[in-house]
Amino acid sequence: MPKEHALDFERLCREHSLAATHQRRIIFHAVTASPGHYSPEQIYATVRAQIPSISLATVYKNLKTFIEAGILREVSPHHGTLRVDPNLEPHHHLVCRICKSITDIGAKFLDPVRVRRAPPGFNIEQFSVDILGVCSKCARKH
Amino acid sequence: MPKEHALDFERLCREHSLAATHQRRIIFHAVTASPGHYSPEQIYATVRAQIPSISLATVYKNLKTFIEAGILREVSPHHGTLRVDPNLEPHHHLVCRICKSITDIGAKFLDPVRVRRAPPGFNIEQFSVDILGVCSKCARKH
DNA sequence: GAATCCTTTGATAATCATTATCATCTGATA
DNA sequence: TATCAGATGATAATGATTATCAAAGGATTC
Repeated sequence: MPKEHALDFERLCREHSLAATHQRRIIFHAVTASPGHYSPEQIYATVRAQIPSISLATVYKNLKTFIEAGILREVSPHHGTLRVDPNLEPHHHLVCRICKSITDIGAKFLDPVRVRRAPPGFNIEQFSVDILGVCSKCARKH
Repeated sequence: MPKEHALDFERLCREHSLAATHQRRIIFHAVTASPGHYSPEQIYATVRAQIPSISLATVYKNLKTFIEAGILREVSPHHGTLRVDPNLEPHHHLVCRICKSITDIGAKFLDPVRVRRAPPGFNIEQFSVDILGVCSKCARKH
């Protein structure tokens, strides 16, 4: 493991007052070592190569811990359950970080999304913008 | 139920060669009658008020049918399992409609996302753009 | 160094969302 | 009316995630 990473990890843990355990070090490394968006199962598989006795629950718990601390992010802010959207018009979503509510806003609230450089090999069909933040209801409570 | 909706629904079903059954009519109405992004459980609860004997599986199956037909959309294109993102830099995601793969692209591939009119009461923290389409690998296969 | 306290870990059971299975029903068509 | 494909409802099965709890570890105080 490159030294910078190890140092990064120690520092990150200290900054967020998390114990820098062996398991956490390996999990963190599994997530950050190569680019990609891994599922807990994939991370579990990678980590087991180094700690065969680790528990899947430990992987889940620490991913959650890292996400809560802001060290990692969740790709999809509302992945827990299917949500159906009847609105086929161009629009965007306000997603509340606290209560996970999703609210539509019309496309006209934003400047149009425009591609500056085409992503190579990818055939674009549409854009979907999640505007992440805190809704008024949750802002009042905090 | 307003007449336009009923007509819409009949037409949509005919266009997609789906039988316009009673259950489908009520499910569709539950999704579209008031704005929001409902989960299958919430829709089930609404529909049961009108068809107490309906099965949750029927709700799931028909939501899936509607989504495949393009009559409804899924809010989150990758909601099945948690995905962890180690990239805290501003960036966006290419999401393949076919294989569900997620690939990072730097923020500079798009014009910066800019708010034209502030969404009332919502405290914006960051933007996340999903660019939906078909990746090169899947394009080759079709 | 021993005792103590708090956190983390690992094993596993429990829960929740979703899908599969299959017998039955329905509605359109010959 | 007989037939047939598709739709439905009941329920079992699967897969992802969370809860529980005893044991282990690490830091801190004496």
